[in-house]
Amino acid sequence: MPEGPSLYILKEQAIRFKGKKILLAEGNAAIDMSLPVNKKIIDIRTWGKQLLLCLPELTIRIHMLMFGSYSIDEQTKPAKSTRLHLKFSNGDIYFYTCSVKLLKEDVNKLYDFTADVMGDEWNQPKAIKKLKAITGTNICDALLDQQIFSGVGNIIKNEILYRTKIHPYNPVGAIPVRKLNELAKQARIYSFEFLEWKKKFELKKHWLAHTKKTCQRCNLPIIKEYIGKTKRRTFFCNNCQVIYH
DNA sequence: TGCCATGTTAAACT
DNA sequence: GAGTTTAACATGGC
Repeated sequence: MPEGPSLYILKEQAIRFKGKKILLAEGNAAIDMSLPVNKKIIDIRTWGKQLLLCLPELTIRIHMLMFGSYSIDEQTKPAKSTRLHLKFSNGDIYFYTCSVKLLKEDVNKLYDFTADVMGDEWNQPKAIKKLKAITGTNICDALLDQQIFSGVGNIIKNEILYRTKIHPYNPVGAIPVRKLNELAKQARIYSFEFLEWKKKFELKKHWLAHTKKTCQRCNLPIIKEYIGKTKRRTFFCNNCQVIYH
C-alpha cells in the first residue's frame, strides 16, 4: 500500500476521526498504549509515506513499510494480528504489519513539509536546490530520497523518468536544470494521477514503464535492471530515455 | 508453489 | 568513527 498517494487516501478516510477522542488503544505495536488514550486527535497529516496522527504534545506515526495495511470500521475480526487499533465514538481504525512510533517532538521540526510532493507546502525550487547539492548521486536514487521527494516510491520513480525521457543512469549533475524541473514537476503531477487511478482500482492499467516489456513509444524492449545505491527495480527504454553528457 | 515486491531501519561489516 | 553492506521485518500477488 506504500507510496505517497496511498497514504493520501488513508488520510482522507481517517479524517473523520479528527477532533475525536481516542477511547481505546490496543495492539502489538511496541509503544506505550496508555499514552494516546483519552487524548484528542487534533490533526491528521501525511508526510510522504507516513501517516501522522497528532495529539496534544504527542504524535502517532504510522509507516506502512512494504506490506502494511489498514481498515476502518472492521465488521468481522480479521485473522491477522492487529498492530494498532484505535477506538473512537464514531468508529474504529485498525493498522496491520506497519511500523508504529510515538513522537514527542514537534512534527514540523522533524519533517520538512516542503519536501512532500503531494503536500500544500511542496516547494519545487527547494527540491531543485537540494538536487544541486548532490550532483554525483544517481537520479534514480535521488528520486527515492524522502528528504527531497517525500512520497515518491519505486513505481513513481520509474514512471516519471520514462515520462520525462530521462535515463535512470544519469547522475543528477549531468541532467539539464530544465529537465530536473520537469521531473520535479511530474513528481507531483504523477502522484495526483496515481491517486485518482488508485481510487478507481486501475493503477496498473496506466503504467507505461513499470513492469512493462515493450516501450509504447518506439516498440523496443523495456529494460529491467537493479540500479543505483538502492538497487531497486528500474524499468526504462534505452532508446527513448536520454543519457546526458 | 516459490519467488519477489509500492520500504525502511539497524545491526554487522570494512 | 565513518561509510557501506546485509538482515530483518512479514503479506499477497503472480
